[in-house]
Amino acid sequence: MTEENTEIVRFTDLGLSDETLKALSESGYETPTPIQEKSIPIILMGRDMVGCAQTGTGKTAAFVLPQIEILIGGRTRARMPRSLILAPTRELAAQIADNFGKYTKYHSLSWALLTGGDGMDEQIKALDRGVDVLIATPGRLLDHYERGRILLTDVKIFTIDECDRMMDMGFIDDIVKIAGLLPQMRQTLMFSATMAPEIRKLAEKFLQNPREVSVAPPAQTAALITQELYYVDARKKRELLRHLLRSKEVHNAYIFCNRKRDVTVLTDSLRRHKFNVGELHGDMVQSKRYETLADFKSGKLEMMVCSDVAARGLDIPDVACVVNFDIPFNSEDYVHRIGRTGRAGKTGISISFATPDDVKLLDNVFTLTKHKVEPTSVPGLTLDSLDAGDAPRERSSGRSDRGGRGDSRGKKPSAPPPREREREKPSASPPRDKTGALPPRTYPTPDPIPAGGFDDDIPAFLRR
DNA sequence: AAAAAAC
Repeated sequence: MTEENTEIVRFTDLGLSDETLKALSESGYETPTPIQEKSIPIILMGRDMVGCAQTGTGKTAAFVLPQIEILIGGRTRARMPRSLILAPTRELAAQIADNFGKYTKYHSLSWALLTGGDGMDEQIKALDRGVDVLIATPGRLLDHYERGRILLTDVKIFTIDECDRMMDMGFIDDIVKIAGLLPQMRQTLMFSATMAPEIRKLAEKFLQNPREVSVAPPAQTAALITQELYYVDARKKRELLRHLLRSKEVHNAYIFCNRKRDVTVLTDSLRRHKFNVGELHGDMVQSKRYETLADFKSGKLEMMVCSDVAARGLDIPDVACVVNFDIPFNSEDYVHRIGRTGRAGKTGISISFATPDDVKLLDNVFTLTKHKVEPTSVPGLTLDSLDAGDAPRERSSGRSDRGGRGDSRGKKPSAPPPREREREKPSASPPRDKTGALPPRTYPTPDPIPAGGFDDDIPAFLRR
């Protein structure tokens, strides 16, 4: 960290070109983050580097900026890129490409985004024209290579982003294969959120005499993120979620599910209950994935229900809340998921739902984070009082004009005609202010929860 | 147990 430094380092001190500095200041950046301050000089020297840093630390610019300076010295050749950047997911690759576009505004460097799900034609055209930088996911890159569309013999800089994630996703064979297609004489940069032994082994294999740079995560889980845990019957999760989203006036949230199918089910359910929500998972058409992400970033969508495709690396500022609708199978994903909030010094809240089946998973999470989260019991909340049903019944429709559930509870409700309900569209999202924050949402106040406390529905493992 | 990533 840099807090001991009395001297403030600026981008102008780091040996970047005037054109890059201009693009940077137009983007509103003047002072480098710690990872940028440390990495940029090393990369400019031509050294190999291992960077241990999470997203939110400014890691992308840390490897993009110095690369620009190195690459402007050479010239573009058709089908022979001089830099290759690998990322684990399509959205992440696209994010890196955005950075390149932004920072090369006053340089004439070209780049191509080679990811799956998008059409081949445009990518092939770009390759034929000649690009300086390839930003790719492994599968599509190898696809192009095997079809003879690219030569990798002129690659001078090889960047592997989110290396630990790549390993988790089983990309190791692809990475080894791709590295084998590159010249031995090159500069290799590797970035990873953790420095697990297998990452070190990979670094030893691919890097020569690397410098190691590591920065603290932007927010330690305990410090800025308030973690809440609810024990809930699996069938009541949706109802509890709606209750919490309304009572906490959550206006900006990721909601993670373990399964793609459940992402869709939950999204549909929340939509029927008039939450302004989108979905994101790997079975969707790529254009829709990008669209949802853009809408969530701009604030057009208030919430995004997603699979772990969105758990890591997506740089969306100021998300107030992360919901673990399911406890992730891999406890490291818990840390990554809730790391979507509490960023850049802001506070955030994470809400996790656990069923009796999740005891083991939860235990793994506590062990990893070295922090045990005590379950929250909603005062007076009876799980029985929550509605397991999915279709909006008397509560959701009655709520908007009556303000309370009144005496409808316990009886079979007299629901309004379904047509009428479907016609009601979620109100347009209010615009964000300069900080990206949304004004408080105007959902009706939640129904009062009848007194009674947890009773029969309490999971057996909670009853001591 | 799931998800992600190539056609």
